[in-house]
Amino acid sequence: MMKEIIADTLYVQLEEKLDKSQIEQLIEIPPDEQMGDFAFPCFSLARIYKKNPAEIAGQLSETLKLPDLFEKVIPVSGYLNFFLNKRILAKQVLGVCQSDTYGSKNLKKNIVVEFASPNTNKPLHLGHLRNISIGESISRLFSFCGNKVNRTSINNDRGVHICKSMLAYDLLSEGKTPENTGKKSDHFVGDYYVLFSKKASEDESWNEKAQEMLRKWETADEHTVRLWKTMNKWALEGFAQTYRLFGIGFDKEYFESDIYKSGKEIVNEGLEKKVFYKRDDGAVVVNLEHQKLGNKVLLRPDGTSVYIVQDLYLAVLKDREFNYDKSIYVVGNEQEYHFAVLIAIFKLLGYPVANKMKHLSYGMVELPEGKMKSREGTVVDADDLIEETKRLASEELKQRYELSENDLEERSLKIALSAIKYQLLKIDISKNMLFDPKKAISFEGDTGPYLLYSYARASSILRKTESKKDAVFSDLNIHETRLVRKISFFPDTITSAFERLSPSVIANYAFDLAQIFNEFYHACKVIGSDSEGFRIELVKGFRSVLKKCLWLLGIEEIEEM
RNA sequence: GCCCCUGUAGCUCAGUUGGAUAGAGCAACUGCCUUCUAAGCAGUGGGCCACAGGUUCGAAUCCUGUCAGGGGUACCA
Repeated sequence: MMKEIIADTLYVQLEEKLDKSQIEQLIEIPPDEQMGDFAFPCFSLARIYKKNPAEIAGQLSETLKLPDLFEKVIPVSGYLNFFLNKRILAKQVLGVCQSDTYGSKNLKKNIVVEFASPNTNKPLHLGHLRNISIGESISRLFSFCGNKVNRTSINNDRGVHICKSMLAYDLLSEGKTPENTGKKSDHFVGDYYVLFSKKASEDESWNEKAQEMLRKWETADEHTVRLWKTMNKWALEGFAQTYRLFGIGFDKEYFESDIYKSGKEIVNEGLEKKVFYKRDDGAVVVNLEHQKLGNKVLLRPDGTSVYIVQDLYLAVLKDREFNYDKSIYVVGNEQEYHFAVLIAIFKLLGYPVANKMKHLSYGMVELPEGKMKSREGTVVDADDLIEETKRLASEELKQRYELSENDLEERSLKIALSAIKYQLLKIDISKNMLFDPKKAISFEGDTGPYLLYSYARASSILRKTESKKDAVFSDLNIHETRLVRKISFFPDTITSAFERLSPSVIANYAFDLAQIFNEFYHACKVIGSDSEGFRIELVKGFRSVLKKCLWLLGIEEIEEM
């Protein structure tokens, strides 16, 4: 926005030697605020004009016609440093930043975001929470940018791993149910998955029995199907509770059991088009050597299909149902090969979905003691984590305030969720992250509760003033200036987060913003000060922008801590 | 073996896609609550940006190699 204005003025002055977007890309923000608000490095012009950068900067600073928004421009060692007129900036920024559309876009695309996608043999864990947090945040980001968003999940509800918990339950449950044991239903199912793993490690025949059960399931054996339905229901009901607790939901949930046989038409089409081939033993294979992806089997010699075939089908099905412009898959980085193959196959087939699909890959969550393994029970369970964090939040609250039972309940949950979500989103999604349950759920410093606290402080000020004083835009002090400047960066932050599909960009911005606000809060009295009118507008602006950030992170704000 | 990702303060992470003196939070130490919420603010210490070359006006950022860690390379899902 501001960069555009600078680019425009420079463009004229530079006799069109560089085009506007080039200029805009070169413009940066100086490392120190005393050096100016924006800077244009003249080094790349040195070659064009055959002069040294300092000289160019010097000349430009003299001839440049500055728009009102800028106070002055100073050449410093090859840079052209621009200083904003803070009074005009404040007036402009505070005039727009409280609007619902501040920072938003109007892209009008139709987007499908697939996330969560659990297996129905065990409860959700920390890895799912990272997935869900990312999926929800990205969905909101798309939505904020003016797109229609459809949230989907594919429940992996069949296969030998599902039969494992079924088998253990079938043989060892002694009539227990979630109801008569009082256990949350997905945890109940998960217990039998762990039990199976224990049994199988002692006795190899359990694995064979699981395979046998899968065969029975596939031939629709009555007992097996009834067992499967019962346990899946338990698992899915449990997930639904966790989703609700976490504040998310889906427009459409798919089930592997509905689609796992589909997709053969696509395979046949590939055979007809000769992009797939039939191996001697009858298996259908696609050669992707040209993309360094090797040979991928699609149909086994017995004619049954491999997992990827149903994903081919699902991509096409979703396209038919949603007519999407873009389909985002929030799936861990261990499946990068899978999605590379998926997209490569669509390219070979000449399907347009090839260009509309995007695997949004994210890194794994590791614990101090290493990788999580659900079979070994070394996972951080999602419900347990939320409960435990909530308990800690509740203790903190009780230490500080007198609250009713209801308020305590509501606030401790919101604070806990803010802590968890922020922790999971502030780290660049492409990176593996370490999650130390003891340290990670802290409420101080760079955390979700810090953001909520800052928000509550701003709300508190606004609650306590009835002032109708007009905002007078006089000279700003350093804290006011910093806050205005940071607020003015919100639209650029959104653009950057959107381009990179990166919630962490928003999280980091929100923290900086809150930090600057807290410094302002500490240094500048609002109510009763000479510039009360202006400062109230500033607090309102801050609160409005922080609220948007929180929303984009899937975090609910609270008016009081 | 081959392919991909990562390596920045004691720990967890930023670093505006090649720019000026590399930044936060935590932890450690020191101050600040008769003042809009101290889950806060201010300050001190802490760095061979894994290592070695290269590209250029300029590199934590790009290229090559080495080392270390993780993932993938299933007729599992």
